[in-house]
Amino acid sequence: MDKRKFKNDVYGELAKVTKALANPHRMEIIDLLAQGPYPVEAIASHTGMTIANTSQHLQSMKSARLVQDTRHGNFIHYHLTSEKVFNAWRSIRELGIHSNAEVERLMQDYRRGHHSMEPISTDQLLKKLASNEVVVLDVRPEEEYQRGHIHKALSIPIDQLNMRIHDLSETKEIIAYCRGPLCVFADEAVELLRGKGFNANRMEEGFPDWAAMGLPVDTIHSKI
Amino acid sequence: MDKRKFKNDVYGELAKVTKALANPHRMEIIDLLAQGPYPVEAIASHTGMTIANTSQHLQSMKSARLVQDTRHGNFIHYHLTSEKVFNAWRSIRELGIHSNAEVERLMQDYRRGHHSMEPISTDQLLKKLASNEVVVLDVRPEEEYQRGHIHKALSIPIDQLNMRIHDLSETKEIIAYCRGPLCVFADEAVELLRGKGFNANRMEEGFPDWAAMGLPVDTIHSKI
DNA sequence: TTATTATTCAATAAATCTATTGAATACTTG
DNA sequence: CAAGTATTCAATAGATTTATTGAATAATAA
Repeated sequence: MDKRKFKNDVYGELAKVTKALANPHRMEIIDLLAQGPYPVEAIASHTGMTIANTSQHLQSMKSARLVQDTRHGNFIHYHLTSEKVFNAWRSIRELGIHSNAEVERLMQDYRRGHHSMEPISTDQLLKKLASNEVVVLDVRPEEEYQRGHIHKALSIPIDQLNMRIHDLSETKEIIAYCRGPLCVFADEAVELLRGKGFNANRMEEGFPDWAAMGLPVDTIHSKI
Repeated sequence: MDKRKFKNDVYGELAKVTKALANPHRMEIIDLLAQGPYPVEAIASHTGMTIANTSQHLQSMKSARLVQDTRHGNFIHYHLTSEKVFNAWRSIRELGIHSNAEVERLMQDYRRGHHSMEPISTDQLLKKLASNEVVVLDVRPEEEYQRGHIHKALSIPIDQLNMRIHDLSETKEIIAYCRGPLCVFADEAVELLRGKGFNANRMEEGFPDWAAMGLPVDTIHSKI
């Protein structure tokens, strides 16, 4: 009866892949790499980890084939191995966000402290886009906007928003988006904009979700 | 900057959920519970674990809200909390089966030892069903068939197949299916049937996948 | 070549996970 | 109520995971 051995082996391998995903830091890394490739130092500073610790986590994800690396001169850039990795992370995130009371509470509490508005969905944004009465605002770093953004979106990275606020229409509704539902750039943008009297809200999902759903995307050829 | 705390908390909670999934035994339990509720003893005997160990794993899945329990007299039946749990497991399984070389090798090796045929997909079965030249064979336990099965499928549990083999047409193609791609009942059925000269193959996915895709399903009202 | 930069490795300690054992609990039946 | 059954709990030891530290690599620049 090597049926038992077969099952132990296969479920064992699948558990290894899942364990490589099952860590708060590594999940945050996946959310970042869903925007495109980044070198170790950038990943470390974004997640608030030390370089050595980040490297160690990247190594464990690499040996589980969740990520791959390519060298560019001195830098080693990491990227997700396939869109299947992002899809798996997405469905886990979905499970957590929409059926785990603790996660729901954390997210609502955080938003209540900032702008206390229900975010809109990709579907809702798609409808608003057709009406032309809305400005879609990408508040991620410029580099990520260039690699790909929602069709017709305007780019103002969150740390330039206060300076460049007069680029924005005061009459149209503004929908900000960023890296994903756990990214707070869009929340910060909404808080700032509403404080100045704009009619602003955030989209719940991020750019990678929009792209994964096959919705319209624009790209600016980047130097990297 | 409680932005960092927010992220640590949310990713931390999501990691807990994922860790509750990231174990070979617990994955096998999810595959079983995707067929419907089962008491602890049945889960233990199916997975070859001790009762105490099974109970401990079920408790950890329960506290991560992957499963829930309901008491029926002396027995406590466990079931998946929502179809989101199955979907998350499915997309991880997908990632493993289709982009992990080791898992691919294990599955091919196992099948080569049995019937050495590429399984057919749900799509392919759907097309064949229309032609009426195919018999769909459910080889799971009777109880699971009664809770729900592929439209028009015939039920012969794998351990009765040798006895009841004359119920089957020798001219039509026979497509066997079972609990999922990691379940071997259908492989055993194909091996037995081909040994007796039948034209048989297995469907890659299992009943829960078929149902999750919204494909046609029949149910027999069960006593439970 | 040497110095510099980005990343990885190795060693360690604390924390967590797992299987096993046997005792404890909770419900049902007589 | 007592006896029986199904499940959980508690304690333990071995294995695995994690963050930290400082040293080691590998490519580039001077």
